[in-house]
Amino acid sequence: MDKVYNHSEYEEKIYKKWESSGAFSPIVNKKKKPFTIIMPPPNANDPLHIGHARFVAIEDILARYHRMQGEPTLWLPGTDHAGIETQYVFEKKLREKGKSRFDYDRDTLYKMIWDYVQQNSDTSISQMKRLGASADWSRLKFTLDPDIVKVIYGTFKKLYDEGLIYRGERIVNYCTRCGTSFSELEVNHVERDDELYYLDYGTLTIATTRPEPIFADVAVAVHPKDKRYKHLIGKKAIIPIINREIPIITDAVVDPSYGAGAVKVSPGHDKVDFEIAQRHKLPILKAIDVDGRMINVPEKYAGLYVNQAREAVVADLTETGLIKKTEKIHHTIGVCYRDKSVIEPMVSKQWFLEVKPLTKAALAAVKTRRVRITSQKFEKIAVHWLKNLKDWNISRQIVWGIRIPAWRCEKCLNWEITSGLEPLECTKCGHTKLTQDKDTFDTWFSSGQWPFATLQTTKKGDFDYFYPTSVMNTAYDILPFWVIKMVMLGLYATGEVPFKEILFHGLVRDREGQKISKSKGNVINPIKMAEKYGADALRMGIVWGALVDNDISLSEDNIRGQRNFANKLWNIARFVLSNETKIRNSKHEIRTRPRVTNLDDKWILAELKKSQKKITKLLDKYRLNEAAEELYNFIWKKFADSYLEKTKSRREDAQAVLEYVLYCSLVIAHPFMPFVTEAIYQETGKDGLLINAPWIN
RNA sequence: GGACGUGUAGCUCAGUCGGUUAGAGCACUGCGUUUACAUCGCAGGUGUCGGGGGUUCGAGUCCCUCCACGUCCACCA
Repeated sequence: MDKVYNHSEYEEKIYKKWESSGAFSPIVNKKKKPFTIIMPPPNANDPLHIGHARFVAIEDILARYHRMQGEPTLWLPGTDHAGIETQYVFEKKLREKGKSRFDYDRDTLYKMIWDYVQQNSDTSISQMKRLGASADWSRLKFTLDPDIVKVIYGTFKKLYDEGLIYRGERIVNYCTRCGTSFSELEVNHVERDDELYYLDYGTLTIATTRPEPIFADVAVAVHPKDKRYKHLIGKKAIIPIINREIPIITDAVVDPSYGAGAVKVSPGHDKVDFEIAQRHKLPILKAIDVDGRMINVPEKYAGLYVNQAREAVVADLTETGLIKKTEKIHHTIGVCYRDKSVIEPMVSKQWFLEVKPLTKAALAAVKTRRVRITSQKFEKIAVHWLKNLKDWNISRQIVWGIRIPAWRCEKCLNWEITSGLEPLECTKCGHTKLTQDKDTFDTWFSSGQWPFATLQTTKKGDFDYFYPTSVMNTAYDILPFWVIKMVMLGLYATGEVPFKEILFHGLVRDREGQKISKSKGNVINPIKMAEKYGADALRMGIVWGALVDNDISLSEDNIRGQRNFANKLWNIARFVLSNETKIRNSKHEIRTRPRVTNLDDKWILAELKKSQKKITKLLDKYRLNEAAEELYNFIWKKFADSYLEKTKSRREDAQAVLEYVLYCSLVIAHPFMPFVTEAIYQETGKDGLLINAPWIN
């Protein structure tokens, strides 16, 4: 054995040994309770960042621990097509070449993105392997695998047949640059300074920050109790420039104390206005098209972009004296979470999922602990979401995704929903020309079905045996996007919860507690860290010091310290095993607990037992940080600094105990530091692999 | 505006049911070590547990209040 543990010499070889031994694939045994984790699939085209390393560390510790406990353990890996995310990245690449998605037809674009993702899809997988992930790669799934898509279609059809899918003209968050609508959750709100314009509407003055869509106004609204306007209710106001009359109505959302206490209602281009229009059954007019240009407006504005139109309208209103005054205001506006451009609320035909029946069931499951959220604070957040979730717009105007299996009859405009196959004829009128909707599903609609979609399409019997899965572990920031959707759709499609427990983990921040982002330049590349200090050190560094629930500040110092710990363990082994020739020829079995009379021997064996029990208990409670600390403390302080030093004067006598304690240390350390422990185990000359060793309870 | 958190050593964080002298790692200081490891050992000690009030025999822990900070959500045009 070398003087220092050189991880780069061992890690790759050891991983190959594990993989080829089949240790990652569970052996189904109906008599035993399985342990199952479905991996949150990373984006297929992205390299791993430090956040991925956190879930790899956590889930691999759990998988290895339960595997050693003798449970048939399946950690099922996958990758995600990540619709908007990936298309956005790809379009950025196109832009670098001076191209855009409009230069290609749908099928070509899809194929190009497919190829691009294929090129990169091995990266994240090999990087997870680099970190020691003991996932069953023979069951790897991709969210666009045809059999997965079939499951998604089946669920959509069931939802449609049971009346939970509807197509409605609804106001959606539309990014004119991305050319797609976004869910509420994908819109960011940023603060901005703007002008508030007071416009003369003939009978009264209204205040608005957006003068350009006044052409699509259908009413002016005031608060029902506002005395200033009481005499005007039911009368008419006049839209400037075009001089069209619109009714003056009342609605409680209007804040009498803000602005003029009177607002224009443009339901085609404002969320609040849309809701007012719904309540008052007002028509919906459009003044802005999906490309962000003006339509249905006086000729001089037609075709202008929104901000150009605003300038022009303001100039004209100023000239005619119809702007009573302007005020500076500070407010928040919605921007696209991808490219930061201003979100244009727009009326558009979209597919919606009525969520109430699903959230109701999910809420009951959470409250009765059929699905147990291991942290109280996240349970509260999940409950809050389930109570307040609005109907879910599941269609996206992008090509990179699962195309919605909806065909419209060209004759009678009836929609035919199938479970994937193109319908031959319209079931209503018999017409044979039908065209498929261009939209694709929101990525979360398909990934929300991931736990059962994967298990229904891997090996025969997998679903029956492994579902519901044991625990779902993922970062808390996707609780509303993904986790509650999995509970909702899992319950709906299978009648069972998708997982019995949810273990949320926190985000990884840098040592100053800053969120890690490329623009801040504080990214910690997990692979670089693993290359420098070893995967074991990185894993320990990640679980060390903070609860799984909480955000962690990861520093290189921390990882270096754990590298030292790995080396410590290595050198303990070097000390214990170095006497092999002299002492270790008595056919002693290192896995057997020796009988002892010496007080030091008794002490270390008792401490070992205590630590084993404690670590087992802590792992069962997902208190990985405390388990890691206990491990560190036992091996370094008790075993090395204390016991091992004392044996130096009585080596032969203590050898059996040293070997046994070393072996047990390898076992309890293995989930955390799989490589160095396996490397040492191989040095003992014993058969087999440590990964398959039984846990010592 | 709403929800959920956080505040403990210089730094990053634990502290479970309210119970002994509040802990760990890193950093720091001193001493030591050729033979398992300098990726080492031994020793050292730093705390108004954010402030204030309350409950209690007893509070870092429970309650109230204030302050500071964070995250998510949101409909003030």
